[in-house]
Amino acid sequence: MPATIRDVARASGVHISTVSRTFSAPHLVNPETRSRVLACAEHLGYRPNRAARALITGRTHNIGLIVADIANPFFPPLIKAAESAARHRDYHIFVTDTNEDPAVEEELVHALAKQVDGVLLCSPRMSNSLIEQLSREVPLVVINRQVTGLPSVVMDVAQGARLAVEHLTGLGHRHVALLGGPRGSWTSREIRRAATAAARTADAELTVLGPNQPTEHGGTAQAEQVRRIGATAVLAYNDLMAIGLIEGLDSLGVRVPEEVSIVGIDDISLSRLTRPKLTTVANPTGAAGRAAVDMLLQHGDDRRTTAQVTLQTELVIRDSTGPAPTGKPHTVKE
Amino acid sequence: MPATIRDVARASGVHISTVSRTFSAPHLVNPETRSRVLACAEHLGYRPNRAARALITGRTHNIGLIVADIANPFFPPLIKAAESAARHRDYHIFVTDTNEDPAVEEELVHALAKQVDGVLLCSPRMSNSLIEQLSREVPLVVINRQVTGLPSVVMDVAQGARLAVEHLTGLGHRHVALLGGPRGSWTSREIRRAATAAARTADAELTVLGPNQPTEHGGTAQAEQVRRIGATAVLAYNDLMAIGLIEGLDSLGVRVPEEVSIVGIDDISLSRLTRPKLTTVANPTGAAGRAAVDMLLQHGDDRRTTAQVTLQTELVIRDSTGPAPTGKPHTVKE
DNA sequence: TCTGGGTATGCAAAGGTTTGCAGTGGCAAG
DNA sequence: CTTGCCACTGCAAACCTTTGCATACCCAGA
Repeated sequence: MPATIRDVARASGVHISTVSRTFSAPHLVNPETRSRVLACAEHLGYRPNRAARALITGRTHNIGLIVADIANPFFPPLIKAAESAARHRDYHIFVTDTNEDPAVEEELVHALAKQVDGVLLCSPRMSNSLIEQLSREVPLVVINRQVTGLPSVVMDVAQGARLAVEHLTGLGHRHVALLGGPRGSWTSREIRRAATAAARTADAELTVLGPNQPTEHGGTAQAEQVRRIGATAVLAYNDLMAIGLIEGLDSLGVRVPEEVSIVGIDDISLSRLTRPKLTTVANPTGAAGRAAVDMLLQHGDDRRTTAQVTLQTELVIRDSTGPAPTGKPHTVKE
Repeated sequence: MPATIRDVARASGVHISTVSRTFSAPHLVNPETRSRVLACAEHLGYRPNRAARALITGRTHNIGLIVADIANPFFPPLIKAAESAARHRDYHIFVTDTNEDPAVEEELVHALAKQVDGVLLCSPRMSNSLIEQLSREVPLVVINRQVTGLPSVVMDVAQGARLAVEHLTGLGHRHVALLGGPRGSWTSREIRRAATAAARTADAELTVLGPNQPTEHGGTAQAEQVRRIGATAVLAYNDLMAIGLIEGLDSLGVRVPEEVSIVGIDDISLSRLTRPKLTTVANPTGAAGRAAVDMLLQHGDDRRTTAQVTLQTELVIRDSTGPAPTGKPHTVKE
């Protein structure tokens, strides 16, 4: 039903190759012919079939972007930045969501391959070896993870976690809980490593709780546990969990930050809207999205330049952290 | 570099058509041959090229989903539901974001055409005539808008707006402000129409403010204006704006709901997290996403069944609404 | 008049797959 | 031994473009 290049050629009395050139190399065709072809194309509603074109040229001008959970407000700024960067180079971004499921992740890479020129793999939960294997099928740039041999862009969450723990111990907290992220998360491991080291340095106790769902609910669910172990401060894997935790503690009657201080990670826009406003580690998500697109597109086929970009993070102190309570610790007496 | 069907055929000593059938019609090939082909394919890392396949079959098994703003928490539940519905039918969803820009919207439809079997157009800002025109290029299902001749799924926002206004007038409010949505939004027009009618019925005054950006900032920006006109209640185009407005009023020293009552629309998960918790009109976004996918896929080429689905909405009363203040109205004295 | 260069267009192969049709061989029924 | 069916496989066209090469023409220079 939709018009093909052949219909336009017939209608304008030229060969299909001329029609093709009218669109992809206009300078090669006589201005007069060109305008006639254009008129016919317009009239027939012709649009070049991008799939067929890609079959020849090997370029789809599309980029796939796979995220773990599109409902997590961490991702939209990254997505938007990537889209904007892509648009400037005449590319389009196709976003898909994996529901935090590694199997879906793998399937999506296969589905996207050949329909895109490359895939931005954001916060993957797959194993490194699987990622490497998939990268032979379609160019990959990994975000929020380091995989040897593959281009990647990560935020320096280790530094962020260190700053957060130092902030807390500096406020006098001696027992910090760490709400871990989901299984398979590189970021979660990094945070844990750095937080553990920072706590040791400050001679404070650190208790790891998790793995958890990186959602509001994942935070709420640990409120009881946080109170039980008597931690006076918490570093959460992300803001969503931190916010959930505040809610959970609130319904247990525990006040933040008077009784428990909480630090999130990401600095999603929501963290400025809650009461108390959230102290958090700001991640440059927009820069990450842009950088990933650049890395994918820059070195066309020159895939040897597997740069690893690390972006700086920053501690943003708001209202959810305060001095450690002076009284006896909040252990539950049973 | 990546293996093609031809490579597999050569390696396993059969014709390419046999390889093709091994994947797309396994019952037609000898089990022995099949396993040999499968082994070779596995060994070579062969995956059918979906773009080439689509060229023949006319089916890509992809669906495009265009949303106005991926950062708006209204969309993720819809996206997730659509993805889930699609996955059950062996389809994939590609999401793209338009930044509320009609021009980008149009461009994206063109870009997606031929790479997907249909497009879900969510909260479009384009003109109806343009949408109709685009629907000749690729099957379209419109969400949050009614376009004659096209399948669509909408939420009954008119009913929701009516309930909201009745709720407010029932609390004694005589002057309600309506924070309009973005230009080109069908939903915004519907809300305005219904709210105006409901206010008239209750013999209350209704002032329309806008159009506005449908974001938190769009709400904050109208706080001053809301106070100036002396409205004691506000119905906002969506929750994000309602939340922004609460923030804005807060920084002006106006308390919610004691001095001004606020109702949002959408019931995004965030509306349960703010203080005060938001009274809002719940939209069945998940059901909308599922319905849209169903409509697109159900009647394959039978596009005459241009059903228009309307989903019910519901008023959720929380803490941001209360009785109208009894004192004199809050007009600014200059 | 011939040569050379440039411009505009046509030709046909190529890209990776699907699929209707035709062909092969084996086997059971007659 | 023939016939017919069946299961399997090969052949080649088709899908819609792009692109290297060839062709045709025109015009200027010698």
